[in-house]
Amino acid sequence: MASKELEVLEDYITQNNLKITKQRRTVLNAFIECENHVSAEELYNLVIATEPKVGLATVYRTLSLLTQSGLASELDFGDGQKRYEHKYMHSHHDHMICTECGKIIEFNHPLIEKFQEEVASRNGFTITSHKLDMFGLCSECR
Amino acid sequence: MASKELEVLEDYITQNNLKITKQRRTVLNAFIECENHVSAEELYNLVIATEPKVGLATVYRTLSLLTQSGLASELDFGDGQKRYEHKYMHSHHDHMICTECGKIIEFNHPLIEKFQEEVASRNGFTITSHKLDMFGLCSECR
DNA sequence: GCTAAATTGAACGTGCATGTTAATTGTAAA
DNA sequence: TTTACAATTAACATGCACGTTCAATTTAGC
Repeated sequence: MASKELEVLEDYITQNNLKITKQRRTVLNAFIECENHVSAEELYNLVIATEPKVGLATVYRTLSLLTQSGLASELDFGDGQKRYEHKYMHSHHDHMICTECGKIIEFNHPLIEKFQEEVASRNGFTITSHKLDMFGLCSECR
Repeated sequence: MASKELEVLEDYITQNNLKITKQRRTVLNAFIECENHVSAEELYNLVIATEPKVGLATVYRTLSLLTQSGLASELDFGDGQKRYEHKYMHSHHDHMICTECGKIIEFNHPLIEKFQEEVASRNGFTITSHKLDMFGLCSECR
């Protein structure tokens, strides 16, 4: 249930100074929900089923974003249209960001994840993604 | 009602050779009265309900002032607009954001904080601040 | 009250994303 | 090779959140 894909997309987006928008989220969700080997046309039809005002070009642009961020890979079966499939799920990680030198350390702590789930369920909340950033000084800048 | 926040603001203002104005007071009051995570646009609507002639730019400017003086902190949940929450006399907490209705639940889990420190020190990292946002569905939107 | 300096609202500017439309590409049929 | 047509992308104008500019107004300190 936990879609780590959103985290990966947001990581890529923020890392490139882009913006997270409703449309991009919608396209991502549609992409996640449908099985592999989707064409842009098909994905577009799925998207406008829930968000009728999304343009076809935006679907193409977002698919390109997904490919760049490593979430999707382009396939060409030679039938005249590109198809897209899910890439193997990225392992989730959080960040330590050194405010002095900008160094980023990735980490993952199972217990932190576990207690996140705990506090969420205690509030009747279902987590689909999360983001944990810690700011401070790395060993070299201390 | 002389709130402590007003004192803090006026302290900051006089200390920086700025000036106390009716608009700034109005924005501050509107901010104090709404106890949730408010966007500039929302705050603007609250302000013009009592003072119709206040401009949107002034709200932006005052929000920036509030942030600098330590009364508010900026939040970015990646939905394309900044949000602001009270900081003065409020202890640290993290957020659960419902991606469906926008509801925000604040929480704090001591063990999560503890394990953050643990993983940091294991990497020779000194934490000065951190941010944990969990996205998903609240109990009503599930 | 007077004056210098800060602040204001309105208009405009910025930077990015978007939807529409038109142009370009690729490919299969003629 | 040319034609026809669908898939893809480029071009453009617009939308949006946020910030800046500037003449006019308001403030603090004398």
